[in-house]
Amino acid sequence: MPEEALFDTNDQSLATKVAERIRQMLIVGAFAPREKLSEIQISTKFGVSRNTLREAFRLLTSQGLLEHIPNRGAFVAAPGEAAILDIYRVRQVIQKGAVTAAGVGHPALARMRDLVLQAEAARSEGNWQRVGTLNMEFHRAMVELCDSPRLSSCFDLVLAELRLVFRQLEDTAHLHEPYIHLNTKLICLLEEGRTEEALSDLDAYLLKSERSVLAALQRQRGARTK
Amino acid sequence: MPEEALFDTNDQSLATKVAERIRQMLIVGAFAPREKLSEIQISTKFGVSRNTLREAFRLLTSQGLLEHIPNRGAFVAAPGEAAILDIYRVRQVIQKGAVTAAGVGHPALARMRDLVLQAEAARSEGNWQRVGTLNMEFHRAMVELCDSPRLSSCFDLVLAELRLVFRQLEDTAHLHEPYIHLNTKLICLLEEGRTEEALSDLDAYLLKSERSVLAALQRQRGARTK
DNA sequence: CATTGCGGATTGTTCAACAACCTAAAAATC
DNA sequence: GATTTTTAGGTTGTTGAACAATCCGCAATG
Repeated sequence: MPEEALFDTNDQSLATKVAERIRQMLIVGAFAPREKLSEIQISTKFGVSRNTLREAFRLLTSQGLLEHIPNRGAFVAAPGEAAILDIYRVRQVIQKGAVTAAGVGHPALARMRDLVLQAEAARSEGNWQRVGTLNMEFHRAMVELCDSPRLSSCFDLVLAELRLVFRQLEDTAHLHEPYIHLNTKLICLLEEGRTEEALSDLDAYLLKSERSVLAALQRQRGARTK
Repeated sequence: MPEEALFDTNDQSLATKVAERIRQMLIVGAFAPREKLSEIQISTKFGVSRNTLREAFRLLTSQGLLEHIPNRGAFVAAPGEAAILDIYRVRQVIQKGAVTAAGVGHPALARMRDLVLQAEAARSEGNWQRVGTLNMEFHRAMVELCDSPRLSSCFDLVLAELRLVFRQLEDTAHLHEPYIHLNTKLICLLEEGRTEEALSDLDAYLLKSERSVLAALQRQRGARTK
């Protein structure tokens, strides 16, 4: 169980802030997969009323980060194989659509370039968690190429779920490391407007990433059932 | 203000049912664009407590159907030009991605074929509202071609917003009528596996539809400001 | 006409209460 | 001893009252 949280003052409602706080805790793995989030315990820990917490839970359920079961409570979502397959299907459609729509010189390209450089620096420091985060930011920036708040929002939901998947795995360094040079190649292709080649490379990346994640999950599950 | 609602008994929580009920009312235009949904009035009308209603509002806000402004309340979303542009960007990416991923013989194709037949029947009865609904169902079935619950879910949110747009317009018959024969052509191409031609036709449809909706909204706004 | 102040209404949050539900443990049965 | 049934306790879902904070409309003032 995590420590109590403090909430700063801004124009957001308390329920929104509680939801965001829990969201962050979910992403960093402060709760176990399928862990039950007891309203009484969490509202006490956060120092908010149960009603406020329930509002926050509604927001998080909408985002796919919690699974709400009537009369039993809210549980940390634990995406399995079916979810991973679907997540990558979404990525295929959205990321390829974004790359197809991209215009040369789009500001998101500079952001992607910067993220690749940061990932290289993080790798030489051996900071694999940072590499993973930057890799995800890279792909998120890719979706920005099509300038659609709704698509970016949809992609964010999927990314958050993917982070939950990674949190179920013990060692994710090898999931991110091979992709730095792929990202470097991708950004070069995009900057030069070579869309078809970029799509082809992206397709290969997504397939490879999906297989790696599925394999890691199965190894994890195999180790757990023994 | 709408009438009171009754809620049947099933395994859903009351908040979820209230949210769904309000969602339906939004889609059929029972509330005006930008109308403020007073917690006190609506909770009284529905016979539920304010806390339960607030949970429902959280769900609807997540779906983009309500706009929640802290300390001021919840308002019916009223998508404008920027939203319409984005909605069609989303449609471009998701629908084209679904068509690209479609396999010949996919069950959704039969569903699309059936919907086109129903739309033709509705047109000969002069039931334009029905034609519009069936047209939207047709495109929703198209997204089912890629078998992704998350993409379908994302598309549903966008469709719901599009319905809010249509509800702002006085006469939408001419928005749907020309597309029956286009849908008929599309389903033929898809059934024959002629994906490139289907993509080209879909692209033309989406552009044309976007322009029609934007023009109708501007006419509506022009008429309102005089 | 613009600005300020006030009052009323509403929202956001808290708390207590209670019915309904679920789960684990204990008791009964085979 | 194993299985089924019952019971008790804890939690969830909902309600309603209360109150602080915020907003908005209206009246008064410059």
